[in-house]
Amino acid sequence: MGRTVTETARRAQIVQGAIEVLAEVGYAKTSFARIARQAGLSSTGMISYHFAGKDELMREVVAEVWRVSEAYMRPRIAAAEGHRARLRAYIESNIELLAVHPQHLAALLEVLPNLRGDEDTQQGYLESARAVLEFHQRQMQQAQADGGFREFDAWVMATAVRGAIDAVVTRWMTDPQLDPAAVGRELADLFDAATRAEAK
Amino acid sequence: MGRTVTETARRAQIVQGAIEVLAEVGYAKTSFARIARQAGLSSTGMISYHFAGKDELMREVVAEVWRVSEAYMRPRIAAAEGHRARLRAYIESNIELLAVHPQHLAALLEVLPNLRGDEDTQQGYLESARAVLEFHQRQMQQAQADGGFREFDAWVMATAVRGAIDAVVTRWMTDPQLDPAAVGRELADLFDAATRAEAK
Amino acid sequence: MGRTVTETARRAQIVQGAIEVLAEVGYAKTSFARIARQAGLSSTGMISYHFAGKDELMREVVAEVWRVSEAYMRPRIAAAEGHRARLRAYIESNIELLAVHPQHLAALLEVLPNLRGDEDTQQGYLESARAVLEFHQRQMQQAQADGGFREFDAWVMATAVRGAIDAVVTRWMTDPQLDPAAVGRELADLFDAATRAEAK
Amino acid sequence: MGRTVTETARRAQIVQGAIEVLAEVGYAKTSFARIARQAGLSSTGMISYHFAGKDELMREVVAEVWRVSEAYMRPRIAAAEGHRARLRAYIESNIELLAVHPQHLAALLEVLPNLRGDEDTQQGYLESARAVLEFHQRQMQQAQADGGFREFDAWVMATAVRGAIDAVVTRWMTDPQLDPAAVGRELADLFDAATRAEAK
DNA sequence: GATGAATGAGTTTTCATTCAT
DNA sequence: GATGAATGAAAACTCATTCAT
Repeated sequence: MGRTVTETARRAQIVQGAIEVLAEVGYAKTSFARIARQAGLSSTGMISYHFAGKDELMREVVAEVWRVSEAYMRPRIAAAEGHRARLRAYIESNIELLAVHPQHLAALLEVLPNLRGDEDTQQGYLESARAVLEFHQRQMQQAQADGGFREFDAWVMATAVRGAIDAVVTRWMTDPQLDPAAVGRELADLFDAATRAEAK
Repeated sequence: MGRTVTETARRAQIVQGAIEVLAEVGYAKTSFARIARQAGLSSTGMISYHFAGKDELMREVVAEVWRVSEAYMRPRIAAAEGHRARLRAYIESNIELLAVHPQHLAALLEVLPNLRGDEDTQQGYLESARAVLEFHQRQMQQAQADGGFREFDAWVMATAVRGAIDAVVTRWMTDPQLDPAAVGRELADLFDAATRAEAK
Repeated sequence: MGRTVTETARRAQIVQGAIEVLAEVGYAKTSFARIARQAGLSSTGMISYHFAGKDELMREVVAEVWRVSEAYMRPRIAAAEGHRARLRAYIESNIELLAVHPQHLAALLEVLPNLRGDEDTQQGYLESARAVLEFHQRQMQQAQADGGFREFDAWVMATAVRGAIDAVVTRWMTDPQLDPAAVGRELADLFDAATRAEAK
Repeated sequence: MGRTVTETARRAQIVQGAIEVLAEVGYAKTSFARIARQAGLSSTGMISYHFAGKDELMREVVAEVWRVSEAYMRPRIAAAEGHRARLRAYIESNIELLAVHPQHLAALLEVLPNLRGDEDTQQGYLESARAVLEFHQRQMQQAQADGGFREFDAWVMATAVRGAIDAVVTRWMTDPQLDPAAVGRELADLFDAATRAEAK
C-alpha cells in the first residue's frame, strides 16, 4: 500500500529470486543469503528492508504463484461447459502450468508445508486453503445434485485431486522430460472415471 | 553392522525422537537440539556420536517408517484376493496407519522432499521410490491384462494414488479428528471407480 | 575484488590478528575465537562474514607476509651487485625481517605446513613455492655459468638455504634475544663458502 | 615401567598409528579418533586409557622416532673416521632414513613445532633439542680446534645443517620420487664445502 | 584391567535481523 | 530512503577426556 514503483519492482525481483531458489534447493536450504545472490542483491539486509520478515516474503511467494496460476487457469476453466469439462479444465490447466512457469508450482509445494508454526500466517493459509477446498467441494456437490457425478465424499475427492496434481508436480521436479499435456489428459481421464455417474 | 545392544537401543531412541519432532515442527525446524531434548538426551553431541550426520539420521527415519508401514500393510494386502481388493487394501491399510502410528507418516512426508541435494542419499531414495512406483505400475498392468481394470496410464494412476494418500496425511496433520477408516474407504472407492473396467 | 574501504580495513585487521595469534600459540591452537579476541571483535561470526572460510583467511595471511617480505627484501637484493652479493643480501635481509616484523615469519612457518589437504589451496601454494625455488635455482645456475659459483646441485642448494633460514626463524621463536643481524651475516658467510668456486 | 607385554604392545600399536596419521594429514588434523581408526581400535577412550593425554602420546611419538633414528644413524656415524667424514655420515644417514622409515621423519616434523604450550613437555623438548644442538656445536668446535674446519659460528652451522635436512624431508613429503641417497650426498658436499678449512 | 558409551566444551559456519550512515 | 556492515544466537559437528561396567 502506497509503494513506489521502484519499491514494487524490488519486491518483485526478490520474490522471483525466492521462487527460483525454492524450486532449486528446497525450503530447508532457502536462506536470505541464497535469495540475495540469486536476485543479484549485495546484502541480505536488503531483503529484511523490503519485507517484514521471512514469513512475509514466503507469503508473497505464495501470493505470486497464486496470481500466476489464477491468470492461467481461470479463463481456461471458465471456457469449459458443464461440470465434467470444468473438472477436466481445472486438472489439465493446472498441470500445464508446469510447462509455462516451471518453478512456480515447485516453489509453492516447498513453501506451503513449512508455513506452519507462525500463528497468523498459518491461520491465514489454512483458511484460504480450506476455502479453496470447500469451493471445489461445493462445485462437486452441485455436480452430484445435477446428476452428472456419482455419489462420493466431495472432501475426499477434492483432496485426492489436489494430491494427485501435487504428486505429478513433485515427480516432474526430478524428471522434467515428463510431458505435462499428456499427463494432464490422463489425470483428467482418471478423475472423470472416478466421478462419473455410473452407466445403468 | 556389528552394533552392540546399547548402541542399537540408543539409535532407536534417537530415531523415535526425530520422528516425533519432525511430525510436530516440520523438517525446517527439526534440529539436533530439539531432537536431543525430545529424546531426553543431555547434549546434541550424543546424536553426532551415534549417527554419522544429519543425513544418516534422516535416512534411518525413513527406513524406520518404511519398516513399520511394511509390517502393518503387507499382511493386509496379502490377505486380499483379486486386483481390486488388493488396491483397496493398499489404500485403506496405508491410511489406517494414521491411527496406528500417528507420527510416522507425517515424519516421512517431512523428510522425503528435503533429502535432495545429498547425492548418495537422493540416489538411494529416488531408486527405491521409483522401484515401489514401478511395482505398482506392473501390478496395475497385470490387472489390466487380466481384464479387471480399464485402460489407463499405469504410471499416472500409481502416482495419483500416492499423491491422494499423501494429501490425506497432510490434511490430517492439521485436522487430526479426521476419521482415517472412513476416509480410507472413500478413497478406495474413488480409485476403484477410477480403475474399474467400464460396464457395457 | 570490488571491496569497499571498510571491508578492506576489516580484512586487514583480521589478518593482522591472525598473524599475531599464529605466532603466539601456533597453528593448531589458532581458532576463530582466539583471533576475534586478539583483533578486538565481538564474535567469530564476523570473521566468517569477511572470509569465505578458514582457508581463505590463512591464504590471506600467507599473502600478507609475502607482501611485507617482498617490500623489505626486494630493494635490498636489487641493490646488491654480483651473484655472491645477491645471495648474501637475500639471506641477510630475510633474517633481518625477524627484527622488523617479528611475528610475520613465525606465522608463515605455522601456516605453510598446515595448508595441505585443501586441494586448491595446496595446489596454489605448492605452485608458487616451487616457482620461487625454481627462480633461485636458475639464479644459481646462472652464477655457475658465469663462473662465480662452484658446481653443485642447484635444487639442493636452494632448498638448503630456505631450510637454514627457516630453522633460524624457528629457533628465534623460543629464544628471541638472538641477534638477527649477526646470525644473518654468519649464515650468509656459510652459504658463501658453500657456493664459492674453489680456490686453485 | 612395570608394563605388561600386551600393554607395551598396545602402546606401540597406538604410537605407530599416530606416526602414520601425523605423516599423512599433519598435526592439526591428527585426532584421537583418526589415530584410533588407523590403529584399528574401537574407541578413542582406549588411547586415553593407555596414555595420560595427548601430550604424552606425542612425546612417545618423538621418542620412538628418536629411537629408530638413533638405531640407524649411530653405527653409521661411528663407522666414519675424522670430523669431515662424521659430518657427512650424519647428514647422509639422516636423509637415508626417508627411504627406510618413510613416515617417521615426517611425523617428527609435524609434532615438534606443536609441542609448545605445555610447560613440562616444552621444557623437556627444548632441553633435549638444545642438548643435541650443543653436542653438534661442540663437535664442530672440536673440529675447528683440530684444524679440519674453518672458523664459523658453530651454533649457526649446526642450526643450518638441521634446517637443511628438515627442508629436504619437507619437500620429500610432497615429492616422494626424490632420490634420498643422491640428495644426501649433495647436501653432505654442500656442508663439507661450507665447513672446510680454506685452501691456502 | 580393559572397553564402549557418554560428556560437554570446543570448532567453523550460517542464520535472519538490526544498525549507522 | 537505501545500503553495506555488523550482530549474536543457533546450527552441525569434533574434540580429548571420563565413567560405569
